[in-house]
Amino acid sequence: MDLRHVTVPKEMLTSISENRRYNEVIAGYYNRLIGESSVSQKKTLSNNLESLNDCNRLWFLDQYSKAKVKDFKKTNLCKDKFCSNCKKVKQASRMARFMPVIQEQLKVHPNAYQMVLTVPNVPGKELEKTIKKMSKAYSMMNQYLQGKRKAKDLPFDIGFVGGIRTLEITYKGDSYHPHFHVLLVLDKGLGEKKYTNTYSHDRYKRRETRYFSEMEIMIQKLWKMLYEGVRVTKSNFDLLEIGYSSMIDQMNEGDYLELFKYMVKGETEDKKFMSYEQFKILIVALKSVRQIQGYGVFHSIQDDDSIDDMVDKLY
DNA sequence: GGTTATGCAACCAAGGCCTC
DNA sequence: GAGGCCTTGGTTGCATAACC
Repeated sequence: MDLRHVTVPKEMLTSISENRRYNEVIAGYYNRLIGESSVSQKKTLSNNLESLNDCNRLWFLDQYSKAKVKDFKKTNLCKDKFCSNCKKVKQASRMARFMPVIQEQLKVHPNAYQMVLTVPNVPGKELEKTIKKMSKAYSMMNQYLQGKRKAKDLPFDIGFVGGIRTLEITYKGDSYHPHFHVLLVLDKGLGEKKYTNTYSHDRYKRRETRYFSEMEIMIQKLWKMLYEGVRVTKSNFDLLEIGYSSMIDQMNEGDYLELFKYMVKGETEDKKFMSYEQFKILIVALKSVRQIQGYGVFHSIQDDDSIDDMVDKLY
């Protein structure tokens, strides 16, 4: 698969005034939260607010009056996880960093899959705990997929070469849906999709719209067991009728944008703007949470914040 | 009692956060 | 923005609990 042309569309970065309006609402939320916070939190939040307010406001230009040319040098970015400007620039930056490595690997290991791991929706007060549980469970799962941890009579050998895990949270009202998107590069295919289960049906449960491979069904169960802290043994595995909704599909070009996109959108699943209550839940639950993590051959690819190069190219 | 799975600590690196 | 500190998370190996 030639991925050289897979980039973030320039249009995504151009709606600056729209981003500013969005950020004004977020700034209002920060202001309100500062008023409700302790003295120690106030300072941090105030710094965040100041950076957010200045984001993309200063443009550094070289001006050549005679030639009537203004040469863009750089802009200032706040890197706040809720900032509309920075979310998009960071997405572009991550793609620039990871895509060349992914492409190199795909030349040798052509099996690229996108795995989505979900857990049941949780109320806001449980989101922080849920994200921690998911991280711990994925850490364990990764050991099984890499063959570093084994469960007797349960072959999870998928020919793992490398993976990139990203966290995304969608939400509606007080219902939060954290899930992982994982790029898997494997040495072998995952077999025919010929099985059905509860997750195969369409939303009206009239017909089966999705088939699963044997490995997907095994992953669904493994994921549920690890998340719920059930001992991973063949007998427990067999007792489990169904796991959590998870799927592994061939990675298509368009899926890379999805993989590298931001942790939270500014709007809810029913297309409403993030409320103050939702903002409060998310800012607490996502504090110091890693959005992206590489494994195997993708381990140690730095997701640094030196995004100026990307900004230079795109502006 | 032997085997297998898990928990945990130690170490290290990545990434978030804070200060200047 | 740079640099340093702090927190989180991956890895490894060993002790122990659980299982058969």
